[in-house]
Amino acid sequence: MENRELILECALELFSHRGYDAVGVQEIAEKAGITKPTLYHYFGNKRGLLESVLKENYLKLETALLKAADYRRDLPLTLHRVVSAYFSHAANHPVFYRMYISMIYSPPESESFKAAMPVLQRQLEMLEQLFIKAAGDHGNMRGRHKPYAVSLLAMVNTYIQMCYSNHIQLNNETTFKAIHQFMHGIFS
Amino acid sequence: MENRELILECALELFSHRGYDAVGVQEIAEKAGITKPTLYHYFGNKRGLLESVLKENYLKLETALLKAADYRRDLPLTLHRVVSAYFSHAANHPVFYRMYISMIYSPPESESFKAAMPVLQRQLEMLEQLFIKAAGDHGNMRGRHKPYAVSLLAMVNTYIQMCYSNHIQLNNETTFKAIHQFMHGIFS
DNA sequence: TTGATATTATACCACACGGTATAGAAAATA
DNA sequence: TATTTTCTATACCGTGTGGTATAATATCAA
Repeated sequence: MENRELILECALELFSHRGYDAVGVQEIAEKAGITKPTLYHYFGNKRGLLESVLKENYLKLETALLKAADYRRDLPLTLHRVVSAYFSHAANHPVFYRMYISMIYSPPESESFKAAMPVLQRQLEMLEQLFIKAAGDHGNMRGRHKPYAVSLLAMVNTYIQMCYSNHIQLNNETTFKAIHQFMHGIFS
Repeated sequence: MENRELILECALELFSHRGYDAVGVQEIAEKAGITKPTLYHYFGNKRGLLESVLKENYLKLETALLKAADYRRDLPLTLHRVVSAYFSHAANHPVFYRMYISMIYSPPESESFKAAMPVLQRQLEMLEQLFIKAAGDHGNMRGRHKPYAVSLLAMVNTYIQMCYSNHIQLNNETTFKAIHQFMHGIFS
């Protein structure tokens, strides 16, 4: 139980800094202080390790998102909670979120992208559900849930990326600004 | 002269679809119908090949950008030309631009990111120059050239990425909308 | 204690990796 | 024609890759 977590943690760090393809299984094992068979015992193969690293770290974010996306007929409030959930997770788990971002922007045939695809999809579906519910109160949004979900997610990741490049800070003011910008993009 | 271009073209395609680390020199040589020593004769090593692919494809974009960024005291017009230059290049050279995007979002210690960094920097400097000039006519922009350049570029790449995912189209209407959104973000 | 199961290390496999020494052609120069 | 330079192929190198067969050890239930 201890070694498994250790391997996950070391793999995350290495994948995040240098990328999945550039890191060998050997190196992960060495950094974790174990040997390859131990790693293969827990994760089957390298791809399985990547998927476990991604999924088990994403779960924490997803539970926060599900809580935040609870729609109570106040869209700006809900969006604020959702975006805040993203920003605080990105701020508290930068190593993970950097890896995730690099994965979803990877080439379409790469292992990284294929592994990240389902995670991305789950977020989109969740956001779509939110916008479908919101369309009940805002008729002019009806039928647009897909582009809304896509562009909200794109905006969130853009802001996070800019934060990681030290160009902005993910404080409350930024959150409001982002949502304002998003809403303005919708209703125009 | 023929083999060199052929290698560049094949490498671009493979890097764009599967990523730099996942593609071997052997495979590039096979696809180009030549052998490894030929490749190493022209590019020295794998990293040199990547840099050549990136730089020689970027040059076409840069000349278009330099022409577009010529500021004649009409910021909206200049921005429209710049964004249009980006969008049309992304539309006409999707294989290249996909590779470029995946590179700038790669992990910071990866070869891909390190190779893309200078190209990204050149674009930022060019855009900063534009905003510095524009600040002569729009006093309230003064001193903000850096965040403006960063966020314009981020927005452009976000739109391009959404186009590649078939969520939007990069037509004239989208261009105006993007600029409108950017200007609104600035003056608020 | 016994037996089964889960976990770990040693040692190894075939293979692909990036890269090169050597030398043969081809082309240009003298 | 002789010579030099550019370009290309054969064949190879050491190393590291993802992955595994085997067996020892630890854990735990009966």
